[in-house]
Amino acid sequence: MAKTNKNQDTEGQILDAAKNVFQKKGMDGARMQEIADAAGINKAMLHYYYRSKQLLFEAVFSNAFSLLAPQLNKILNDDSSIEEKVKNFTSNYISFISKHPYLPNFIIQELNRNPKFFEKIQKSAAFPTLEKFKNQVEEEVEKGILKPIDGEQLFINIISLNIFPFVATPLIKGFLKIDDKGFKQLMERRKTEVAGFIINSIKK
Amino acid sequence: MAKTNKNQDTEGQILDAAKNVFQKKGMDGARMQEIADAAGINKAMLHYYYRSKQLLFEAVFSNAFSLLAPQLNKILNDDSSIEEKVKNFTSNYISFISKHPYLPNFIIQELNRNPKFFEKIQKSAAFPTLEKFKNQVEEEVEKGILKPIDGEQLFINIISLNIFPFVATPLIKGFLKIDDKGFKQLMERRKTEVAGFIINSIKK
DNA sequence: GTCTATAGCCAGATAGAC
DNA sequence: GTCTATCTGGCTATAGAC
Repeated sequence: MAKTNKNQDTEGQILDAAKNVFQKKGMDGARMQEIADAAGINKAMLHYYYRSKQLLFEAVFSNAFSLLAPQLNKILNDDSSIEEKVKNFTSNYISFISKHPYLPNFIIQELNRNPKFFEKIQKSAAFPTLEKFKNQVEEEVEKGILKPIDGEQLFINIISLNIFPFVATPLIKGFLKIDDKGFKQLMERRKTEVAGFIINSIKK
Repeated sequence: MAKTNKNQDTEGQILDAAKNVFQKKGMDGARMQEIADAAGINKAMLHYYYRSKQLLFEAVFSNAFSLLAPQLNKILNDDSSIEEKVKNFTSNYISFISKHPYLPNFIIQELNRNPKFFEKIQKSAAFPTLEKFKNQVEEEVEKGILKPIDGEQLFINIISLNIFPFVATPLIKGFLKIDDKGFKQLMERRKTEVAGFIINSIKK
């Protein structure tokens, strides 16, 4: 039944199955039985390996977040110019998310449900910070490379333009009257479209 | 207990309480007992007025969507220029959502959970369409007012920049290390910031 | 219309055989 | 480690008194 049967050990199979179910249904909507079915094993095994639904969920969540964090580090802590970063990030991020379409919504939704999760994660070493990016924007504005803009606002704009369509996919599909295929084509075009849109706005 | 005790009739009090609970917890996370408590009445009354949790939820959802739709119509079907629309929409939408902060996430989340909801709503008369906006963008591009851009992509950009921060509030707060107050100030600045960012990018 | 009490079900968790 | 069977609690929904 599992989508990704990689002959893993049981623990890995459970985590894989749990990822799929939790990311589609959320903590409240997910059922341990469904995860067990997806993993092709018994409900009791879930508890044997992860003790409780809560702990299994947290394992999935941390895992998901640690996939997303390096993506954000590319825009925040890379050494290239802002323009380069915007171009690379936009293209890379959209490619990445197309492979994990439920990921951003899952993270956002569960952070809304329980903001305390963030505090836990924030303490981990891999957690991206905004400092370098803010300084770099300020520098490039002073040098006259960029029009005046606040680094925080620019950061919000970049992630909004890149992430939102994947969070609100059904909404976009509905308004634009497109299906799965049309949506994929649209996102493919956005890989360059979004970068151009941002650069157009901020470059002198 | 209810947040908004307007001396309404029972049915209205229930709907108000249900709105608060459903928008914070979602369909799966919400409890009928919590709604009853918030309305200051008995659990049995919920079923007396709305038959089931599902029907009560649908009432709340339709209500929420019919609040949001007119906001979108302002950007889609108003008669002013694209530039005017972008300025007005950005300011108006951010003001509106600041008063209903759970609304966008609620809509998006529940559409992800059950995309069939969209079909129902789509048939209602008030449902906004993209046609006029697309034509107008095309016109203004031809006239040389705007740089070449696809109307659909521009629409996605506009709603992404405006809606995303309210959907991903905990994420933004975490990255920027700000509290409620800081977030409000940030959004206040975005009322003009976002419009400027968009206009900068598309205007010739 | 409004309440209390309870039916009936379902999900998470555990006991215990193998 | 893996299974079946079962406990336990919580939740939606309803019955029925007032």
